[in-house]
Amino acid sequence: MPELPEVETTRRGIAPYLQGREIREVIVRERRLRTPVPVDLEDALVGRQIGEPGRRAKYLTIPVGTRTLLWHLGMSGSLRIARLGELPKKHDHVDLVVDDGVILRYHDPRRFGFVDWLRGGVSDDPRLARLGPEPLSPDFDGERLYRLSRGRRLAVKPFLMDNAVVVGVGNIYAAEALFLAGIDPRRPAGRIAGERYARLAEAVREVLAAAITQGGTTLRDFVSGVGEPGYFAQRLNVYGRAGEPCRRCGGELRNVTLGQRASVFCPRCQS
DNA sequence: ATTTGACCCTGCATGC
DNA sequence: TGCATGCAGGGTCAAA
Repeated sequence: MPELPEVETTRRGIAPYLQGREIREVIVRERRLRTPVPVDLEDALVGRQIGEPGRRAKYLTIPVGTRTLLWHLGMSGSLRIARLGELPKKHDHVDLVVDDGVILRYHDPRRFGFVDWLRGGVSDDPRLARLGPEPLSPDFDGERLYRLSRGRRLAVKPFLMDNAVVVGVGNIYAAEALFLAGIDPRRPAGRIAGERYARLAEAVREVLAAAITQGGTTLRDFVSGVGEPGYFAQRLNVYGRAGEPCRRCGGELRNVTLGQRASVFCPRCQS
């Protein structure tokens, strides 16, 4: 379940092996991803040069020739660097073979991810056009959360996970940020004070930045193929810990469903 | 307009 | 041991 830190770590891990390289071959073993792999993918990529891989929200953007690949890892997708001759495993759906025996290999058991072309620029493509700011950019702050939440009755956790508000805050990090900020995930977004939103925005930045930093230490995984980038060994306070004791107060963590997502929190530390 | 819910898919944990 | 069931999750779209 790649969240933003995993996607960013993937970008950093694969970029040195791709940038400036020419694509020699494209192998698609399974076209039925979330959206079908474009029929012209192979023809359009072969012989073209790869530019600098970028990221917007959880989307990877990889310039190739005059076009740009838009790659989303969905829930179970991963990209890694394989070597020529390494046999594909089950669910290895797409290979981009570049010079010097390097293969960018896409693995995705649930096929919620996709690879497609960017239509227009990064800000024009319909999938990216309405996205909110990056959580680690200056455009994201407590003031924005406060302003956009006025009058909304939606619970703060799904509000925080709304990509029009801020991108890249998935279920894990939303739960962790709300714990750090001491805010009950069920609280209506419109009934939270500006001060508390300032704290929440800071908590979002903290958990994401820490995860990206930790991801940097596992970059070797993209080369050796040992293990897949999943969650980082980040110490989670609440996610996945329902029924266990709160690390801060010792009370029992509770689970509620918000927006059809499991939401674990500490009733004593979060109000 | 805002909010809710179904859907896509497979692996894994659980219970019988 | 095998089987059925439920859950997990991001993004998209339809419905309330």
